[in-house]
Amino acid sequence: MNSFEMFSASALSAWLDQASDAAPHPPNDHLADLQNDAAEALMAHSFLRHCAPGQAVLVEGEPAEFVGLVISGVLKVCRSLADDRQQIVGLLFAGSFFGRAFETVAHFSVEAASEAEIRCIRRRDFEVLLERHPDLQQHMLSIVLDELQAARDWMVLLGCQETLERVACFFALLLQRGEGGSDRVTFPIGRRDIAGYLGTTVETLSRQVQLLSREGVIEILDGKSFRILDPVRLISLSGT
Amino acid sequence: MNSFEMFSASALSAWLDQASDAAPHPPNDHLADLQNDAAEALMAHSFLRHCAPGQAVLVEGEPAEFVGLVISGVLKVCRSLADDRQQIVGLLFAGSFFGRAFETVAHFSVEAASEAEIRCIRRRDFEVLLERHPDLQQHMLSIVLDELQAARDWMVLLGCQETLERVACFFALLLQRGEGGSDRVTFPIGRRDIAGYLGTTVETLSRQVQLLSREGVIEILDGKSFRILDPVRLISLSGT
DNA sequence: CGCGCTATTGAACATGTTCAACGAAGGTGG
DNA sequence: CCACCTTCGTTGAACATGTTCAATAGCGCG
Repeated sequence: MNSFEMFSASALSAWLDQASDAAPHPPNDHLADLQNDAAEALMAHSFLRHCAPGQAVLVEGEPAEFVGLVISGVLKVCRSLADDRQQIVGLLFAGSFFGRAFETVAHFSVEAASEAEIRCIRRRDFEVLLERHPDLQQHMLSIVLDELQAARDWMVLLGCQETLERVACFFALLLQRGEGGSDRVTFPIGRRDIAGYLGTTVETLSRQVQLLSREGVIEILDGKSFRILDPVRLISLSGT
Repeated sequence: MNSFEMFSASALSAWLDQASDAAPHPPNDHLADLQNDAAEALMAHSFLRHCAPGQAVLVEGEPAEFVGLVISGVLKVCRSLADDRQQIVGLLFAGSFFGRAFETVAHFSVEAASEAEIRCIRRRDFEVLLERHPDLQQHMLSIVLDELQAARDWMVLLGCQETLERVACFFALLLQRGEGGSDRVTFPIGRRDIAGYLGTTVETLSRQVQLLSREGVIEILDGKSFRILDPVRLISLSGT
């Protein structure tokens, strides 16, 4: 219903759970759970790859050879404009799918925003698999629908929220992903990328974080880690 | 490759063309072209509906009974925040599909932004059809992927373009849809909705339109219609 | 005609950006 | 191990951009 849900189902993993229950899937399960033909074929055609921060996986405008899954770390989906403005249109956490079937030329770049491990599948192989397995296709549809919703939620944030609200949203987002305890939050990526994602600058971001701290909403532990002192107020500040 | 393409393939219509050629489909063909079982079933379960400007088709937070196709006119997909800020996350022109399979509660509102005609299908019926017809599913996947791309393109616009660029983009968008001659453009909806879409206010929008006119890029014919005097400059102003 | 709605315009104001300076952390080579 | 350098994050002050509020004009409609 709001931007906190944006990474909820961006995982091919869900399909790989053959369990037909409708329970939500944790974001961290991945290909290791495979159980059927298609999944095995997927694994067979895939390979693991390690990415250093800043390394490009797909480059906008260049041939798109791969699709894949994030195993660990964070990738960013972004577009760069003529001057060096850059907008990040999505963050990919562990379990997220990236790339697009039937797209020969990448429309957006995908880069590691931190140390990351990904499992790559040749796009062609993936397309063949997709055509052979209607249920995989159905799951892709569901994943992409969720991503569309997430993208639109983020459009709302970019289009009509002020920066304090955006920063609060980002904290709430991380808090909801809930790694590192129920009141702890750690920035998995640098300020530049966060700012890019929030549609603002590092300076403004820094000011708003300090503001949240002065207001007693968060406590700054080491510039990368925070304790959420007042979650209720945080949510309320995030607007909706 | 840029935001002008955002409405390119948002049409279920494409599927209904049984022609297997890969040629792009004009945005205005629609259900009337149906030729097979599924399409007939779709038609059988659908009904036509006329909407006055401002009339709601789906309301965010309420049960989502329908999906459908826009026959004529323009609808807006939007979310409203607590104070009466409203962000429009998508515009639906003739040929566009709206609504989402398997979504019981609407995540966004869909409202007529002008006089409009739509063809509605009960969501349940559509879901059944979807499960029975893998090729329909494939087409839905392709439609949704295009919409995701469009949404992300618009995120770039909202996140790091200034308002003059956004307005130029909007003109370029209308120009590319090319209704009413190759150098004529008509706003199909009011200033309020355009501003909502561009993430700005009616006042700023008005100023930038007047600016484009003073600069000789466009000529204002009657406040709703314009002549594009300098398309090249317009594109350049739109930034990428 | 007068009412309501939409669009335009001006001026004060708020918000966020830019530019510049600074301090802290981490890596490299002597 | 230290000096050096680069990168990252923070902070301040001037500046630019867009918003808000208020007033006005144009248009369609009863």
